[in-house]
Amino acid sequence: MPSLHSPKQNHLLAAMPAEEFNRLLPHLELVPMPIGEVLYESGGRLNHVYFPTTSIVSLLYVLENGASAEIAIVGNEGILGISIFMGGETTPSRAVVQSAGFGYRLKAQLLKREFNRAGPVLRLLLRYTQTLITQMSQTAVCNRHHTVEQQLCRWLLLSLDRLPSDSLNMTQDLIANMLGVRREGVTEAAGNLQRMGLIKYSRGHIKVLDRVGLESAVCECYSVVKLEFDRLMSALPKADPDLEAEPDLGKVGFKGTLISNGASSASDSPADANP
Amino acid sequence: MPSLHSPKQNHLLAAMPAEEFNRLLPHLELVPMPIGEVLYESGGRLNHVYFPTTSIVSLLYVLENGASAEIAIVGNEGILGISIFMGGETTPSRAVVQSAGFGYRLKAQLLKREFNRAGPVLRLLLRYTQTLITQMSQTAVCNRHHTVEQQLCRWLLLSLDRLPSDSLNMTQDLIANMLGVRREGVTEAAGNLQRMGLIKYSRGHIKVLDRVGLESAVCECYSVVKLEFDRLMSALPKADPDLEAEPDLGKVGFKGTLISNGASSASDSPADANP
DNA sequence: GTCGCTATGTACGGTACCGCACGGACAATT
DNA sequence: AATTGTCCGTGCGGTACCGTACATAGCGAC
Repeated sequence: MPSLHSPKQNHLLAAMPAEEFNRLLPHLELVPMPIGEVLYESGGRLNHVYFPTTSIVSLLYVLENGASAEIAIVGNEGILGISIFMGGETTPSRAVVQSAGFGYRLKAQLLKREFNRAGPVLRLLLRYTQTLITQMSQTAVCNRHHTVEQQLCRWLLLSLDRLPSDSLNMTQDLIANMLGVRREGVTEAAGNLQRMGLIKYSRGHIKVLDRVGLESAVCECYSVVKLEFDRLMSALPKADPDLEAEPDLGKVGFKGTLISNGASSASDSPADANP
Repeated sequence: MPSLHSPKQNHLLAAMPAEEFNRLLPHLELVPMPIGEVLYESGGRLNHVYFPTTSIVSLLYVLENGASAEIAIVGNEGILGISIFMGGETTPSRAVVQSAGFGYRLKAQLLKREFNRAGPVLRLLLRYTQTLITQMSQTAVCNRHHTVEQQLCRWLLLSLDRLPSDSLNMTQDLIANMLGVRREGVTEAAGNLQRMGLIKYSRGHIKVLDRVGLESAVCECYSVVKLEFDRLMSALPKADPDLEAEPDLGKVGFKGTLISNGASSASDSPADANP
């Protein structure tokens, strides 16, 4: 073991083919990511992309009047700063560290060079970006149709999947900002979950007691995001005939073990479309 | 004039460098897109990408219980089927024609070949994808914080920007599905707008009478999406030093003329929240 | 015409969430 | 021990939207 920290703790970095990984390795810089740190501001220029290892970062969209909502959660499965390789340089979103930890960063310019090669690194990143799009879209629907309690469950599970332990440090006030609701709404929802014995919390410290219970209280949005992530980021079944041999991406997975089918309904498939 | 229809009516196609455009041209197939047609189903495999010219398509996320919400609108400024080049093959969203018209389609395989070249076509498409991400994210926040009436204005303006005329055919019931609210809610909101003299409608036909008035009734989400689109899709200021000379993308614009700054003052916004 | 269908209007109770206010519980500081 | 600040609980009126039900109005088919 070389050290306590390793870039391979980030699943995207770990999934890169050895050659590409080694090319990037000397430029990866380990940085601490304290809670509340703003990786980038809405519209601000990005100088680095970040690969979290032990931290979690929220993508927030902030309205003019200060109201906000989290539209995606990124942890050690992902990357921050996709607009670097998407071509836009900036985005209207704000990235805030939600759970303190570490991560590796890379100068934006180096990633653009990878973009230009259009090799497996880009393909991996674009594929990840699609999982992010799924997360954003599902968040939009969830905001429209589901209760605060359901959304709190979703948020807890998504955060938990990106952490090594079963507890997280987060005040209800901050969670309210993430979900775009009142703090009192979170108090009530969290109180319910605690009364049900699913979680335990006090003064900014939340511990999950019954993960299975949480998964049965959450809305479908959680499993849709999770399953779509797994589908996209698992080893590709076969090389596309049009592309040169696809490098086996290995498996880029969450920690979480989704109970086989959260809600025991007839149509197991999360995306069942009625004809 | 060669014909009534031209691929250049789609702004993305029009923005491609001549060489790339000519390579794709023989494979572009003009197709009618009748209202209600499902371009692809959630999770279904995509065989083509679509470039709308005179039609508008909605990206819908559908929940298990049938409830749905539109997370993006795509018209002649865009493309449908981004998961083809993002690498995922499918998405959990459904694409439905919202306003009848025409479009060009292209076999998925051909676009993947472009992906592999990683040339200006891919860069253009990825940049467009980022505008789509903005639209999705803003929709998520809008769903959380703004009233049905504001969202209806947003929806009308976004749709209008993609149509040649100032009227559209759409029942309140369908709009309700898009916004993810009850039909009655749309009836009430639309009634208000009509009473204000902003629109006129009857039996599925909506005519916008006062576009400026609409823009002062809409939430900020509309202009955020629009301005970000303009920023990303206008001619690139300068070639990135790291890339070979960037092809001038021309201008890929909406039709709409956004009043210089929709809300006259900062705190004009009707959605007030505490700081 | 009149029948039937679709689109729109209206009404009414229920509820989830909001904005606000205040009180108590805990932790760190002095 | 007292103070201060943060975090959480609770109550109360207000409102935007929901679910349901039913009434009207346009419009085509026959």
